[in-house]
Amino acid sequence: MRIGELARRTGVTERALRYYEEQNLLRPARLPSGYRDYAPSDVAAVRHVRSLLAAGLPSHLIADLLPCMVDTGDGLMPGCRSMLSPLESERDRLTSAIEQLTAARAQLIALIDRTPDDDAEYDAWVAAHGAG
Amino acid sequence: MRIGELARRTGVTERALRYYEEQNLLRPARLPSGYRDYAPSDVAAVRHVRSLLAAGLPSHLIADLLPCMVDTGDGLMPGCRSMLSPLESERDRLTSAIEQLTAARAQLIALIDRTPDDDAEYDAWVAAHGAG
DNA sequence: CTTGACCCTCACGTCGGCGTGAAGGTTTAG
DNA sequence: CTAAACCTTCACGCCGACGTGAGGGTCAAG
Repeated sequence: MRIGELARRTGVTERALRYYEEQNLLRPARLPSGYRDYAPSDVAAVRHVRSLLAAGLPSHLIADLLPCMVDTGDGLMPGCRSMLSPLESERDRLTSAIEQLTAARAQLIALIDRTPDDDAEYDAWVAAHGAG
Repeated sequence: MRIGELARRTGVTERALRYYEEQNLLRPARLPSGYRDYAPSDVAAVRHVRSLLAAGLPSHLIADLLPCMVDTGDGLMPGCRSMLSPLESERDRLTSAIEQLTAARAQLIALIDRTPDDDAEYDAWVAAHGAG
């Protein structure tokens, strides 16, 4: 399969696919013409890469991780358990990122909620809080 | 107060404080020497800006928003209710960002959990799932 | 042969929130 | 007087995951 078809089948731009190769996330064969020749399994591989990228994993970590993943994507191969530690770091980084965003959103919601919708409400708000 | 003291009191670098002025997030007065002269209230203002930046609000939106905020930071002034719409957009953007991160983390956790800790566990895992 | 779809490799542009100098003026302490 | 600690503006560097051309090759159809 050439790059255009893979792009269509994954919804990823050709540029992104070339970028993934540059980052060693994909290693397509080459046709005599120099065209990239992707395997059918690369459709799944691309989805895999995308979900890990969406998790915020840096591409070099994904590159290290991919050869460790079994076909089903269910776990890591033996001899790759050294990857667990960086994975746990990323998990913790995600957790704190989520907490930060959640706190920020709560603050934003509070600001929105405390803003009156019209002048009548504003007058009531002033009466309750004092003149601004 | 000059920039160094404000930096110390807020934990924000001087460079960042100059950047905030460049982005119209702060408007310090100037001393005859040309030095920035910050008001005491700018300590709170900086914390405010930081929390909005942490929420992912673009600085130009914060710049529009700041003159709308009352001293207590509790709500928006009247005549600024047009800000509500972009704020709600940002809130929704935050919500979907949080959902994405949460889903990504769940996937990462699943990957970690399914990876056996030692060879014995791996043998059992192979027995249950078939050879990898 | 020509058109046109498809592909290639550079290589610079983008966004945001700063970091990091360079090159110099001002104020303060000794 | 000197040195240190401030301060100024100007302006390029950085990160990451691509976007966006430029300037070409490849290949099947008409």
